[in-house]
Amino acid sequence: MKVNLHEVLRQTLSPGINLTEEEWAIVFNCCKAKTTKRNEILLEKGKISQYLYFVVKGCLRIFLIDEDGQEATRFLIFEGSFGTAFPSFTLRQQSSAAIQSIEPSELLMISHADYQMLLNTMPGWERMTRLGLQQDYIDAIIRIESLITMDAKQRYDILMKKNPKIIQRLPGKFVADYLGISQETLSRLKARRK
Amino acid sequence: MKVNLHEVLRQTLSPGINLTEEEWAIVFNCCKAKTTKRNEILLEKGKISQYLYFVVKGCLRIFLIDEDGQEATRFLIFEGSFGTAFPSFTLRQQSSAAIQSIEPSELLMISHADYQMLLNTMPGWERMTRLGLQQDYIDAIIRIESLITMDAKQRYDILMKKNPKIIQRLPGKFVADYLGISQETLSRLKARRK
DNA sequence: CCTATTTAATGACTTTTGTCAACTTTCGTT
DNA sequence: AACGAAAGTTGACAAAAGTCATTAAATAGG
Repeated sequence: MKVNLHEVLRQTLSPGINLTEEEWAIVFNCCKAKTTKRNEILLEKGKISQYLYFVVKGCLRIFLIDEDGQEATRFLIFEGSFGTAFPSFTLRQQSSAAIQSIEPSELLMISHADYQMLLNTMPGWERMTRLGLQQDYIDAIIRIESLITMDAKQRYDILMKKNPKIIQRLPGKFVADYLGISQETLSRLKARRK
Repeated sequence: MKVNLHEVLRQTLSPGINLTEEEWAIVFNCCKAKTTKRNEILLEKGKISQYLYFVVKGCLRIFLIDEDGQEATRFLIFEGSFGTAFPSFTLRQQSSAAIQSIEPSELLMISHADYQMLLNTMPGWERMTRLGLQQDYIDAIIRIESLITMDAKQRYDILMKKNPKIIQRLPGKFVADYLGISQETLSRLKARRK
């Protein structure tokens, strides 16, 4: 059972990483399994993010809440991806974002201490981390570009093309605040496009 | 003379990196110096970015141009920072962005081949790269958040607080399209705030 | 299978931002 | 220092998106 979770992780990582069996065993040993309910909060705003999560099944949402309760989705993490409140996890600072599992999910979690240990003892892990960061950074750049150059409709169309599962699978309010628009605007966008 | 450029680089990198003198020599050997004029184009849209630049003096701008000539600034790179058209440089793809030096600048440039060579032969370089990416990614996350949660005025105020040199030093049109707003809106923002 | 809760859609109106155009100021360059 | 180009400002108007309120539809979870 737990082995299955590990295999999912291994299959996800293996393209970019070359570890010995012993090393894989150490990595697996750093992973705690966790099952969450719909809308369960994994990290509250203001706390320091202690875990890097790997989503085996389900979906995580990293989001911000302002004083008047307005939410904005920083990231959505689906099956086969890692995610956490990255600035908090990395810099050991209070998190401006919260984490919730918006679907019942199966997760693996790696503590910050173990993450650092792996970085310091396993060159293959550092390489994998670098490659992962590289891709995450590129994705962030693309998102920035879409925000500074496109209007809401264009951003919606791109998302539909590049990542339709976000739109198909999640309630519109998450899609809306991921795109940086209001729920009503999203609803009107959908109506407009035919 | 060239030694000075190298020392700037070394002082920038040394906090996060631990290299032997021999290794520093190899790194320096990978750096070509380049002097640019105001508004000189270093990379045209559609080409593959072959160099990672380190700004010793001056300022680079990584920017997008759409069909009707509208520009949007993806990044501004000042003294002491690295920059390039990152997705293109990393993935070896045609760049959607161009690079220009908006001030006369002194640069060091590292070719993609050398960059890869350093990654593959020098663990300290890979570590530095990871740490740099970590910070760049965090900065990107913060920028995404400002774009999805704030209006133009708030973004301007934050920029003024966090990075006033961008506003003080650069023509407003660059500031405007870095913030994702029009030049006129920026001008009105400035007038409004007193 | 039901129902409380969540989510989506829509109208009316406001606010923000963009666009176009004219004009002024600043600044590079010689 | 002076000229020409680039940048900045401002007004009038248009377009995009947000807000508030209400109603309808969908869905989670017993």
